[in-house]
Amino acid sequence: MNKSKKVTIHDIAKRLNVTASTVSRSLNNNPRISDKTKKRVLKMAKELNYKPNSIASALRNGKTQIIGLLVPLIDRAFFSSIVRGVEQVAEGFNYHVIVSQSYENLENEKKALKAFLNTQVDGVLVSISKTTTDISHLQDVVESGIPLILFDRSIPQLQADQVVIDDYQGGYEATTHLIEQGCKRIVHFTTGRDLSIYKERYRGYADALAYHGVALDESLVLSANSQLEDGRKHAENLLKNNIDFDAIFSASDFCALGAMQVLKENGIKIPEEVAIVGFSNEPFTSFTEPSISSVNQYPIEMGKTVANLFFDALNTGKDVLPKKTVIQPKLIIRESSLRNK
Amino acid sequence: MNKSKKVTIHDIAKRLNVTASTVSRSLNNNPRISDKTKKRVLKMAKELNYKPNSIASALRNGKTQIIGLLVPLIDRAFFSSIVRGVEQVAEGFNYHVIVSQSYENLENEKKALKAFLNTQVDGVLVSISKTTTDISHLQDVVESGIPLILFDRSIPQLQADQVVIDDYQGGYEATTHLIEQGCKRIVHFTTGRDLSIYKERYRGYADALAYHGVALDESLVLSANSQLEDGRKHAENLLKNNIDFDAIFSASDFCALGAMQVLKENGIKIPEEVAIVGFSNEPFTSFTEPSISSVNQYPIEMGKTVANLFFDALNTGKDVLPKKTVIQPKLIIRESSLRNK
DNA sequence: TTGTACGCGTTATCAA
DNA sequence: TTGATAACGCGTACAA
Repeated sequence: MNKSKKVTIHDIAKRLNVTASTVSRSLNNNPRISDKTKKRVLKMAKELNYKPNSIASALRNGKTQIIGLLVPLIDRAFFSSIVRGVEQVAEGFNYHVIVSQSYENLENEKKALKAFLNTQVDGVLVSISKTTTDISHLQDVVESGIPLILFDRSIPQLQADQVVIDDYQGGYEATTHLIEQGCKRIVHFTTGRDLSIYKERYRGYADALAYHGVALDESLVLSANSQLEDGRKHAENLLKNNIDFDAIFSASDFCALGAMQVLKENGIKIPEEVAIVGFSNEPFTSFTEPSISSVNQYPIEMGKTVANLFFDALNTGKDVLPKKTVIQPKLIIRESSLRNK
Repeated sequence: MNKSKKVTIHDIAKRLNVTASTVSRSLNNNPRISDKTKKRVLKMAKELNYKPNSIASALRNGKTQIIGLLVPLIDRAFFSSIVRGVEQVAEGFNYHVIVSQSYENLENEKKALKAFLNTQVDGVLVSISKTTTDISHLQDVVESGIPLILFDRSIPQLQADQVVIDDYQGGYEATTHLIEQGCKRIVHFTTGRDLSIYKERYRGYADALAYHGVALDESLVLSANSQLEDGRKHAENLLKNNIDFDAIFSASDFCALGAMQVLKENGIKIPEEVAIVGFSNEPFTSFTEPSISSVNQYPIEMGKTVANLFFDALNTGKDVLPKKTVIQPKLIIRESSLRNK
């Protein structure tokens, strides 16, 4: 039925004995077209079940109404919530969001960005992968002339808008909370990666210790990836080497969980003997036993902020100075760290 | 720099004193162009940093090289793994995948499909929302002439390829396993929704009971949504009403978890007093205590199958009869149901 | 207020 | 083997 042929503005024009331009203008609500004509056009458009061809119009005016959103892993609650936030805002502007994942891999990241540029998205929103070292592919996006916004994992030296949470503050709050619970020997799980978010969390940790007069023991700062397995290994090593510790502040919820598993398997009481705080507020943190305290990063808010920055950039010229937006995180206290109930 | 102007095939043509057609054909590796010319063109293309304009080519030949993938919720591990599977296959065909979520809401689903058609995707892959009752919007996709593939949650009466897992088998295996663990009074959590997947799981449950000579007690079959909260409520009611039961087979992992929480809060031992099996094999099922047995649906495989069906449909004509592919699930036995260790 | 004419970048068809 | 031309559907100066 419908397949027969696509209805175009020309079909409408013919039926009404006007030209395609008139139809085009009417549909775009051009002020220099009489209301009467507009109404006739709209009516006929509906009658013929006209659907504008967005490809043609994209070709014509160079805007696809599509935003490319690139995240490391979409099944991390943090990132899927960001997607949600971005979509909510985009919808209001009649924009579509296309999502890709880098799977924490630089090559995939490059491919995805290329695909975005190829699709001619009107803007790119990126959280870089953990393995991203050089940034030439991001530079390419900037040079292509479309807005680029980075979020969460930022790259200060890049000339682009950035949205991050105050990781320093998150680390500071988490550590302070543990100190207030009476902990003195606080282990910190971070990553070996050169990502500012982890450095900042570490800075917050160190400063909180200093402020409260607790000595920083570098042997308690452990690096690895942020998988569950890494947390398990850390905990196993701590036990094997008889390290003295009474708390863990992990920059990743997954690591925190892994460590907690091992500690429990060894009969260590959480939070009485070891208190634990994670980071990201993944949903599972409230499912575990005990539930895990964690730092909420307000990802939906972040997604909305990122999207809004894009639409700002779309309107204002590109010569504006890059903006940096910082969102305040919040420590959610659960059973794993609460000693005084 | 790069912004100056986009390089087109005409620019290349001019530099080489040939026409745009020759350039186009060379780039597309048309056999009727001399190798020498091809080489010159490719070299010049590289030199000028030419990027093909996919919009123009989409307009010209009616293919965008984009697949629209619509899932209810992307942060369910099941669905994000499907995305992964689809992407893997699509990549090999030089296709892009754009993902949208319906958030289990019919209106969003309609919007998303409209957006897909508007973007002129070459095909649509959908898992319908729980609230989807009428299917006119899906019919619209079919009539638009592009391939539509449904997965997981299928609609038998729709003329479209479908990929599902054998939910009946999953239900049957799970229930049989519980019976083998000595359970006789097995509660089943399902949903009130008119979704075939849940009906099938229930059928499997019922048949397994029958086969093993266990009476089916309809008062043990409980309907609700598949959220954690629903599982909690179910369990609370079971306890409050003093219902006699020694196992739960939940069609949802989240419900299973909710129920387990409540049972444990009431000092009931899992699996000794109540054994539990969930469905979907969400990652958190191995994080809980005890870990939760669940049915693996092999979502990555499903994603790949769905994508391959799309590419099949793209080649063969549309008049082929709709295919239905069934994937076999597998029960993963964990602590929550294993009594004989 | 509306029409004319052209171009966005690519590719298919026909001709040479 | 290559060139010329038209067309995909839309939008916009310019003209009327």
